Amino acid sequence: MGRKPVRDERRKQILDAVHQCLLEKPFHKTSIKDIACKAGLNHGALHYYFENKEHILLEYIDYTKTHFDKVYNDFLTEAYTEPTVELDSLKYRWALDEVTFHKEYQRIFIEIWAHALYNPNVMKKLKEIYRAWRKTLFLGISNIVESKKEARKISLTIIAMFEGMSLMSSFFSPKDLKYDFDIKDFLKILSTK
Amino acid sequence: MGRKPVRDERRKQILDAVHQCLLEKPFHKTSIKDIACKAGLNHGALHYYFENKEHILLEYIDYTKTHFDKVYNDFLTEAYTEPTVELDSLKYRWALDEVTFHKEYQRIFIEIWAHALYNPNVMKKLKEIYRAWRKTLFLGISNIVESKKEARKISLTIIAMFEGMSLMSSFFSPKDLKYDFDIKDFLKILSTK
Amino acid sequence: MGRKPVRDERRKQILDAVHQCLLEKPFHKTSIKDIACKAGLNHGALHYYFENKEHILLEYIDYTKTHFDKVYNDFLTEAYTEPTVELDSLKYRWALDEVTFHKEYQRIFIEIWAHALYNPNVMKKLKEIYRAWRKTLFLGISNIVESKKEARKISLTIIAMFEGMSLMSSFFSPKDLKYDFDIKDFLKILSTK
Amino acid sequence: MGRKPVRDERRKQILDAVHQCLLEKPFHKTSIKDIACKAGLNHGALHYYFENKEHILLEYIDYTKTHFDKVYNDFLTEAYTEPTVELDSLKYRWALDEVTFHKEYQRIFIEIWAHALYNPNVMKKLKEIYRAWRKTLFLGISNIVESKKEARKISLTIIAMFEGMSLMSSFFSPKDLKYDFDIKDFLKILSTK
DNA sequence: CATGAATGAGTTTTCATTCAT
DNA sequence: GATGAATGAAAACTCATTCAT
Repeated sequence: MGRKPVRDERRKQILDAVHQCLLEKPFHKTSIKDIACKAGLNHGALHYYFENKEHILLEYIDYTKTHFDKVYNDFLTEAYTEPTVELDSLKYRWALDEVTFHKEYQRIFIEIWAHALYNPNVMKKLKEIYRAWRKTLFLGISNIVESKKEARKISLTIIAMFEGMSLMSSFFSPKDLKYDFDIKDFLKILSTK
Repeated sequence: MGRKPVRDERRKQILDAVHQCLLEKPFHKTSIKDIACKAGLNHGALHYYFENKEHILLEYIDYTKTHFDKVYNDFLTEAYTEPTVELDSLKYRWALDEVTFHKEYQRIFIEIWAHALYNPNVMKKLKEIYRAWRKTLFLGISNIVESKKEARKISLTIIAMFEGMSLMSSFFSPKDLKYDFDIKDFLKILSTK
Repeated sequence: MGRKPVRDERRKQILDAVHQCLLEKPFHKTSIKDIACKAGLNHGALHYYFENKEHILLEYIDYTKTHFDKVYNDFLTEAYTEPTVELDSLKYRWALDEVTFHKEYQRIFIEIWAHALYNPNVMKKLKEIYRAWRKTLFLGISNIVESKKEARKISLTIIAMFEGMSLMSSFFSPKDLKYDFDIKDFLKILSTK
Repeated sequence: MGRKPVRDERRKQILDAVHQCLLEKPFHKTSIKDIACKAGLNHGALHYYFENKEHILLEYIDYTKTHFDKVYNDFLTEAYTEPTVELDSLKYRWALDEVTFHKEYQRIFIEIWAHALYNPNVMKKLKEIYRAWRKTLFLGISNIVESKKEARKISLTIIAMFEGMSLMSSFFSPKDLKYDFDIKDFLKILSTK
C-alpha cells in the first residue's frame, strides 16, 4: 500500500526512454536531458532514480537482457507445445528473427559492444550474457552431438555466426542477406559433421 | 618536390595519432588535443589540415582501408609466388591473424561500426569495405564452388563468421577460443559441401 | 504533555545531527539530506522544523552556545564547592581542555568563524558569545588585578591566546604543543604583571 | 619574443580576482564565473590556466604567501638601515599592522583555515607557512632568550597570540582592541621572564 | 604555417526547496 | 505530521572551434 510502484514505474519509463534515444543517437551523444525529455520527466529526476549516467546504461543492459530472457522463455514454452515443429532449427531461427536480425536492437547491441571495449563494467555484463547464451546453446547441442568438446566448439561458433550475421545485416540489405543465407542449412552442416 | 608532401606527411602523422588514441579511448572521448599531442603537433594545426573532428575520423577510416588493402595485396602476391602453400585456407587464415583477430584493430573496428550506425558517411565507407572484401572472397570461392549463388552465400557467411569470431574474441579469452574453434575445419566444411 | 515537546525533540535531533555532520564535512558540503539521514528523519521534515538551511546553522550555533553555558556553569558550581582547588588556573584549564583544545569543536568553531565573516547573522551570534566569555573572565580577573583597564585587557588577551592556541593545535601536532606551551605558566605571567 | 608573459599575466589577473572575490564571498560561494568576471576573462579561460577550482585556491595561497614574504623582507631591509628603531618590537608590530590586523586579509585567512580543516592539500600549505613563520621568529627570539626550548615555546606562543588577536579583531571593534591590548607590553613580559 | 589564447555552447551533477498524498 | 516525488537553478568542467600574432 506504499508508493513503491511509482519508483519502479519511473525507472522503467526512463529505461524505455533510453531505448528510444539509442535508436536515434549513440549513448555518448544522448544527454541526460534527452532521456528525461523522452521519458516525460524532469532531468533532475533521472539523478533521483539513478546514480549517474553510466548506471543508467548498465541498468538498461540488464533491462534488455531480462526482456529477451522472457521472450526466449515464452518462445520455448510455445515451441514445446507444438511438437510438429522441428525444435532445434526453430530455436535458432528464433534467435535470428527476434534478436539478432532485429534491426532495432542491432544498432543498440553494437553500441553496447563499443562501450564494453573501454568500460569494464559494461564488459562484465556482456560477458555474463554471452556465457549464459552459450550455456543454453551447449545444453541443446549436447542432445545432438556426443563429444562435449565438439558441443562447446559449436556453441561458440553459432553465437559468433549469429552475431556476425547480425552485424552484416547492418551493412547489407535484408534482401541481400535472405538471398545469401539460410541458418538451417548452416546448422545442418555443423551438426552432421 | 613542391610543398604538397609536407601537407600529406602532416596528415599521415595525424591519422597515425588517431590510431594510437583509439587504442586507449573511444573516439568521442578522444579530444583534438589528445590527437595533436600524440602527433606532436599544435591542436590548432589539426583544423588547418582537417575540416573538423568528424572528417578526421572519416579520413582515418580511409587510411585504415588503404593500409589493409596494401597488406592484403602484398600477402596475395607473396602467396601466388609460393605455389606450395594451400592458397584458400591461407587467405582466410591471413584475415584471421592479421585483421580479424588482431586485438589492436578489433576494438577500433567495433568503434567504427558503432559510428557507422548513426553516421551515414561512416556507414557508406564501411559498406564499400565489406563489399570489396566480399567480392574478393567470392572470386576465390568461385574456383572451388560451382554455383554462383552458393559462392555468394558462402562469401557473406565467411565474413560474418570472421567478424563474429572477432567480436567473441573480445568477450572470451583467447584460450577459450583456441580450445573451441579451428577456422580451418570450419572452412573445410563450408567448401566441401 | 502537549505536542510541543515532540517538536522540540525533533529540533534537538536535527541539531545533534548537524553536529555529527560538521565533524565530517564543512557546512556547505553538508546537504539537507545528510543531516536528515543522521537525524533519522525524512529530509522534507527539516523544512517543516526549520525555515531553511541557514536557519539550521543559526540555531545550531545557539544550541552549541547553550550547551557550553551549561557545561561551564556546572563546572563553576562544582569548583566553588571544592575550595581546595585553585580556582583561577582551573577555570582556564577548563576552557583549554573542554572547549578550546577539544578537537571536536575546534574545526566546528573555525567553520562557524568563517561563516560569521560573511554572514551578519552568524557574526552577531558570535559576538555575543565572545562578549559573554570575556565578561566572565573579566569578573574572575578583577579579583586578582586591581586596575579595571588592566583586567579588561587581560580578559581579551586570554581569549585571543586560547583561540590562537586552539587554531595552532590544528596545524601543529599535540606533541609539539605540549612541548612548547604550558598555559599555567602563561597565566602566571599575565597575572603577576 | 615569446608570448610567455601573457600566461603569467593572466594567472596573476585571476589570482587577483580571487582575492577580490574573497573579500565579498567565501570561496565555496564564489563561482568560477564570478572569478572570471572579476578578472575580465571568459570562464573557460580559468580552466585553461588552472587545472580546477581547488588548484586556483592552492595557487592563491602560494601567491599570498609570496606577497607577504616580499613585504616582510622589504620591511626588514628598511628596518636594518634605520638603526635607531628598536628592531624586535618593530618586527612584531609589523606583523600586527601589516598582516594580522589587516582586516582585508583576516577574513581571507579564516576562510583558508576553514578550508584547511577539511582539505589536506590546503592544510599542507598552511602548515608549511606556519612552520616557516615560526622558524623566523625562533631565530629572532634566540638572540634574546638563551634556552632553545624556551625560544621554541615563545615562538609558538607569539604566533598563537597574533592569530588569536587577529581573530578577535574580527569580532571586536578596533577601538576595543587598541584600548585593551598593546603587543609591546605583551612581548616584554614574555622576553623578560 | 604554427602557436596558444580565447570563446561559449553544452554536459553531468548536486541540491535546496516545494508539494501532493 | 511524514514521506518521497518532482522541480529547476546553478555549479564545475570539457572541448571543438576560431583567430590574432
